[in-house]
Amino acid sequence: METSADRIEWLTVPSPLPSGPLAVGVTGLGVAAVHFVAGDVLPGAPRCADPHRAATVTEAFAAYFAGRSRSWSLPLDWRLAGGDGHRAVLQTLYRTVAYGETVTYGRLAERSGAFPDLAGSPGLAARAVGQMMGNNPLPVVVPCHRVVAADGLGGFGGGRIGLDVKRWLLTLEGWLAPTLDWDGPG
DNA sequence: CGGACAGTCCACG
DNA sequence: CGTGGACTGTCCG
Repeated sequence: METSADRIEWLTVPSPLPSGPLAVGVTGLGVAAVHFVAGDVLPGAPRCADPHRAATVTEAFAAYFAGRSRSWSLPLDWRLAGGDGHRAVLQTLYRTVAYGETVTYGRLAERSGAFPDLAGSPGLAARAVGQMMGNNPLPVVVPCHRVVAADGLGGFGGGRIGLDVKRWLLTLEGWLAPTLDWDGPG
């Protein structure tokens, strides 16, 4: 019996991130959601009962976190990605910003074409892009951590721990130099 | 409907 | 150079 397309089932995925294990939500179409704090998912939420699907997802994340994989082969379910503009920005990010590269909020806004009326003022659309990144239902897979401010790292959801996660991911990908407490792959 | 935001640029000192 | 202000779209109460 296949999982119905609309139903989300959750599994917990081990991660070396400072935030701990991830919760990943899957539907019949693919991966639909990622939560940094596994405990944020409702205790009563349905668990993924398909061992093959769970193993596929778990292995994809394990390979990425170990530095063995630099791209994702998982099918994605974009339906939680808000409206058209929101989805356009996220898909542009997913498609055009490769492992170990970064883009600024303003440049991503421009490249996505989601703000045609603001072509002349890159600073304005950048804030909207930041808002969209904060509402990214698929963090890590859709690499919102590769979006940085024009003059520095920029922010991240989840407060202090969130910024630590962003730094961890950018260190994994070689964009930041490892710090003394770095515990990821060499 | 009102407020809060994961930014950017420009005009000042 | 450091600071301060105006401004976006989107979500949530």
